Amino acid sequence: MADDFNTYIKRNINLNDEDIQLMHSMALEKKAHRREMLLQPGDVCRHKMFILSGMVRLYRTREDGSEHIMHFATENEWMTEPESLNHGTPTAYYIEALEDTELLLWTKRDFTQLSIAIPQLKTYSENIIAKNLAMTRERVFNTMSATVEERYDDFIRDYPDVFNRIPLHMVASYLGVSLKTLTRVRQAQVKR
Amino acid sequence: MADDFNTYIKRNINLNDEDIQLMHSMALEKKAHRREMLLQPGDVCRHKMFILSGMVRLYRTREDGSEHIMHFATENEWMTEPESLNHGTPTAYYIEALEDTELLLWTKRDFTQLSIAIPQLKTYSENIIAKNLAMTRERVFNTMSATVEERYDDFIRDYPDVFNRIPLHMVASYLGVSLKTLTRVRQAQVKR
DNA sequence: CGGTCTCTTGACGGAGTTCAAAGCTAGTGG
DNA sequence: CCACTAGCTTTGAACTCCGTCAAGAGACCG
Repeated sequence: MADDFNTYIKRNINLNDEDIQLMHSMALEKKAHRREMLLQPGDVCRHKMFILSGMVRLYRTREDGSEHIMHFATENEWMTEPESLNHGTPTAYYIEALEDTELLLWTKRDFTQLSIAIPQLKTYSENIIAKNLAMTRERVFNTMSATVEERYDDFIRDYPDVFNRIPLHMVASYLGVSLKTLTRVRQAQVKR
Repeated sequence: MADDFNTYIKRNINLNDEDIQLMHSMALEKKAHRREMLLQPGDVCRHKMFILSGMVRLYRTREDGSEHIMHFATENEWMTEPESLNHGTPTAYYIEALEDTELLLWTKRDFTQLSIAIPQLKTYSENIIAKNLAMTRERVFNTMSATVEERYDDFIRDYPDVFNRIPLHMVASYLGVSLKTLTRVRQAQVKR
């Protein structure tokens, strides 16, 4: 498990064993069971999280209770709510474990410390956020310009591993359509 | 004009006059006329841009020619296409001046140099991207859960200055609806 | 003063939503 | 290990909102 983190880091940033060791030593290990909430509206997000195993989702709700999923993250991916983390302000989001999940956590403070010792880390974390921004913009663009069917196909193509591990109503929630509509698209495809 | 930048920087990051001077000295000044393209699909984005005066938009098109606006930026705001800038890959976006616009430009390389001399800059630029991500997520959420009318009202409330400087068809493009629908919403409000 | 840009309007059709019901599956506790 | 329940998925009917197409009027610029 700790080895997964080593492997991951080596593939993505050029760090020596000593630096990795340092990073790991500053992290808090956490196990979250399926359905456990890691963040809720009103909380302040205190950590950057790295997922060793399992899966989490980032979502928001409306007053009527409807859920709208912003992001999924699985093994070897990062998750946080940067707005709340950076400013220490209450978040509007939930982060929920969708499976039993193992995580490494760093507080903002510890991560800043690490970034001083390991300067590449700063650039790396900026790149992660930039990638998230690019993804989210891509998503806005798709939502505005593509049909539900295209977006559904794209989702399966781009995130097959996520798709196979979540119920359809979450796919619908991510795509921004009703479950009914998603079923309709699926049925139309079966008949072809 | 150069003073605007000084004022802006002092309000937003804690830099001394010397650092500001340094930043400014590394920048390239540019004037873009209305409708000038600062970035086009296939280009590699080479700069972080700071807007001294005027206004730009970031948008994408589909094969059918339809335009979908991701972002507007006005005086004292930053604009770039981080995905292309960071990786040196061709962009899918346009950046266009909507008015005659004065800009300061830094190449990735120069900005990195600056960040070494002025460490706060790194954190600051990460915060800007994080803010953009938060905005874009907010927008995904709104698109999925709010009515066109609510989104229109939100837009006017949140970006009155942008709203007053662009034609309605761009508002529609930003909101992800047809001009027809936007007009319909506006008429319904007039009659109230 | 001609042309481009901007905004509105009407008719029509299609895609997505809500509400409601029901079958199927998988996990859990006794 | 079986029975039961909760969660997942599909389906149908009725309706509503939004998009496309097409036309026209007003405003602004050169």
